[in-house]
Amino acid sequence: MSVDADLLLDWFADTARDLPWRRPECTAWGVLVSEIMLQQTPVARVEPIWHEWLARWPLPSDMARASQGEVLRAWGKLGYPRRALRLHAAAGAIAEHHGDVVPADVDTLLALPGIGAYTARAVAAFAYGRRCPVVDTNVRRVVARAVHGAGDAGPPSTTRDLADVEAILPAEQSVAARYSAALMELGALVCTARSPRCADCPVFADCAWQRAGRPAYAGPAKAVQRFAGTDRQVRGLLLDVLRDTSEPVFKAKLDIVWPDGGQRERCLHSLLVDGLVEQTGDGRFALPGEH
DNA sequence: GAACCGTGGAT
DNA sequence: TATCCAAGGTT
Repeated sequence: MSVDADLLLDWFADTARDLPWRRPECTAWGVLVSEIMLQQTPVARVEPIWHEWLARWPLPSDMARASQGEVLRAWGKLGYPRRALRLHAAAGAIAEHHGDVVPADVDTLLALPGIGAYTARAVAAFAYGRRCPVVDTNVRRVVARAVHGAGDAGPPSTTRDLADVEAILPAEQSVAARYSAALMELGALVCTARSPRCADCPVFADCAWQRAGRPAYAGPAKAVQRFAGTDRQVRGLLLDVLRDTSEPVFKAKLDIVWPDGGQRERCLHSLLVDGLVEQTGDGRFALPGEH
């Protein structure tokens, strides 16, 4: 059982969104920036920031010359700001060690900060046309349904997930990358998590899940992450204060964003440890590298 | 493998 | 209103 390449690619040619990082003129650096930004953040929120970043920092070396604080400020509220710091570090490594050219080799990409199993292969495939399995949450869900006949993907296992997709990836290098992009697009637009639009699906007739009568997901319950009241929320509030000021702030300014002093201290400390916040000589706090 | 790391729109 | 979920990575 697999996902028919002709049906999928025809559908993709007709239906795919016109996203800027998919255009032929987009550089590998543009692809890398998009992949980092898209980690756990929806396309609609990424797109405007991506345009700003590529206009401001068209090359890795351009970004490497910016301060961490500038990059964090430009990241805005995309979330998980450690991604911005890691991308900045990756830009520095690419400028220093790779001639200002984003590597095309999966293992070389994996060695860069913030680039894991998904992003390394996404860059190799989408920026350089390499034939390698690209497995994100959309692909996992499409494969679980269309190939395995399950209601949803089970817990992730990089080794198994990569093997699953390798098994259905077209052999020709020239079509493999488009096939991966099409699988992702199918998961994003049609084979969605909540209400799949099976009536619009190009591979409906071959879908193992549909043929099995669309049984409900039978695997272990997925852990839902809380947000309200967590350190994640408090760190976000603290960082928001620093993003909004050009000058370092006194601690009193940070104390007002959250009532629980113990949690506040813990979060501020972890932000310092993570390098997302810096303390100035006079004891004030700021984004890193700007003072 | 599990916990942790932001944010906001959709349902 | 509460929950779900979005092109993951690191520890």
